[in-house]
Amino acid sequence: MRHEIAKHQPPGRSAEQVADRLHSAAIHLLRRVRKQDTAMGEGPARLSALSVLVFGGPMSLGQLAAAEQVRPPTMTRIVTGLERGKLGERVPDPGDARRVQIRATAKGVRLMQRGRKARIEYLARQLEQLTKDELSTLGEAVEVLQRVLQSWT
Amino acid sequence: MRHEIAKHQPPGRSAEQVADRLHSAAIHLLRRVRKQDTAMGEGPARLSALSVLVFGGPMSLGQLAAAEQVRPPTMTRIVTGLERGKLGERVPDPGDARRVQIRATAKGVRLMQRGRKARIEYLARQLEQLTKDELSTLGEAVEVLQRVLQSWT
DNA sequence: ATAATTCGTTAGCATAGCTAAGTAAATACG
DNA sequence: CGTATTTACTTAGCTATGCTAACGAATTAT
Repeated sequence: MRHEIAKHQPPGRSAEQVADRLHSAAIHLLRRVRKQDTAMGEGPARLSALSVLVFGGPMSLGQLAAAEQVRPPTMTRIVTGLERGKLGERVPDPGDARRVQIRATAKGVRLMQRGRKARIEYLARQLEQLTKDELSTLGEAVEVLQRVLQSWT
Repeated sequence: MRHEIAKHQPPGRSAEQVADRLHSAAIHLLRRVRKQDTAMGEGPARLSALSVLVFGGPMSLGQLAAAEQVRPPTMTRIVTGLERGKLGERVPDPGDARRVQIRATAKGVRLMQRGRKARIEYLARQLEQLTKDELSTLGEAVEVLQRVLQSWT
């Protein structure tokens, strides 16, 4: 990760500097949060997919892959893992026999909520060190980020 | 990742909401940036470690593992990968034969800079869609994040 | 009816994370 | 001084995630 590079300029506000630091911060943030994830017995990819299913409702494997920005074979394995843990299940699509609908089981919903709770609380505990203003800044920034991620190609 | 949950409340500014969205955004951000990484023939773990070496100077394998928040066996393999690609090298520690100093090669430095450039420019290109204010918000937020990550346990 | 496309899976590869167990060197202690 | 402990890294082996290529089955288009 690291940074440096340009100590000239006031703070670092060019798109490149922000990009660099954002990248670094994202990697380190996730490395830490991942420990919470794996402490629950499921990896981040499964929890993320499960989360999509729980909040977005059942969908085809392909849609889920697209939502998670991974290739279909990768999602096939993630779903297989979810099934093995009884967290999700494949159900045949009535209208199109090529498709497979994926949905979260009740157990999956519970685990996701618990996992989310652990993960989020862990992160939130760290964020509570911040002042109201800092948190507010972070909140706005995340919204900005979400928009960028949505419009992304 | 998803969100929802609390549509009550103004935007989402509680520590928990920010934490949740931040987590989601970080995952999706990195999934995209990773494509740039792998387009260079090296995975993100190697590039990240290489970056630490380039900007932080040579250090022992253990220190590198600590800096990257991974276990020593994991770092052993990352370093082995770097050596295979002639991007880094192990040199014996003069004072303590148990230790191994790791350093970036000239090729490693060049690749890291090029990779960083690609990665950052890719991200920066997306951020350039933003208004000056939004970018500024993001910049401040990243600084806040960096502080949180530093003081993290 | 046949051809082309779409959807998911299988097979096979690479990266990256972990724990447990082993080796070698340095340090502590009696 | 010699043994015992601790420290640093490696090896072995497992799991999880990512990919592309190639395939089978179902749907859609010609």
